[in-house]
Amino acid sequence: MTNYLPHPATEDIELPAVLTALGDETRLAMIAILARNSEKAMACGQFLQLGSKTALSYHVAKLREAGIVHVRPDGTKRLLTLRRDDLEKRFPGILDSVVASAAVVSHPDDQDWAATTESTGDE
Amino acid sequence: MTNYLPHPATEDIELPAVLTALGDETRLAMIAILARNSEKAMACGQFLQLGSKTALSYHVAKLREAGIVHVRPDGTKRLLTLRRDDLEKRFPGILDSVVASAAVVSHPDDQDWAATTESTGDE
DNA sequence: TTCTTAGTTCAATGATTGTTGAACATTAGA
DNA sequence: TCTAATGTTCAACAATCATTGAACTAAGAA
Repeated sequence: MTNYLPHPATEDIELPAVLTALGDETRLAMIAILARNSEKAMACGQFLQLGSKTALSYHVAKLREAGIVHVRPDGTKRLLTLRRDDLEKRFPGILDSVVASAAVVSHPDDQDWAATTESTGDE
Repeated sequence: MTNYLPHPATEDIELPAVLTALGDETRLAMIAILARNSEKAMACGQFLQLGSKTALSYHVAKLREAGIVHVRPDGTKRLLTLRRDDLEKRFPGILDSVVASAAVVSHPDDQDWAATTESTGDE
């Protein structure tokens, strides 16, 4: 786990990048799950039903680079949080409306998460 | 101008397709212009500052297939309208929030359209 | 130290994207 | 009819995408 994990500053978050990042079924399912477990940090491993370790690593990077999630190392894990406030400041209403719609059109495997998943162990 | 111009039914509009379609700078600029000239049909030619004829034809097809615009033949032209109501029914709030944000982060060449462009000649 | 957990990096791969230019089709007008 | 205006289709192309498996790194536990 080499590097620095760069995140764009709020004012550098770009709309096309955000929309493109959200325009993928796997990533949309991820942010829907993150939004549901609002403000609770989740590790990448919690999303393994959505793809392989490698694929998830790729998608998490995409979401991070687009400014949609914050990623914080915690031991061997990576804890993810939605950048709700930053996105709301930069592009008001978008995240909420996307999440609301994504919840309806959710991923096949994306069901009752808070129940089926053990505690994240975050702060 | 050969074919039938298929549009998805409102209930068949898919969120990833919409977000992906909007996640392109050219297409984002197009819907920003369409939104600004609200409910006035615009021909593809009105967007030539954003790209070549061929490129626009491609982007219009993307927007149409995603369910974002309606395309109607009118003589040798194609008149575009935003599918505001359909999108609002299917994914409430998304189009408005995207358009509002896109207006701020607009395309370099996307300025005072209603002024610089002659009448569309629509119905 | 050794083993396990959790995630990253890399190269390869096939699919999709957005652009171009040339040729074509369709409609309208002279 | 001939011509202009407005888009479409096609093949080509470089670039990016999403996925895979193998190898690797780092942190924590035994």
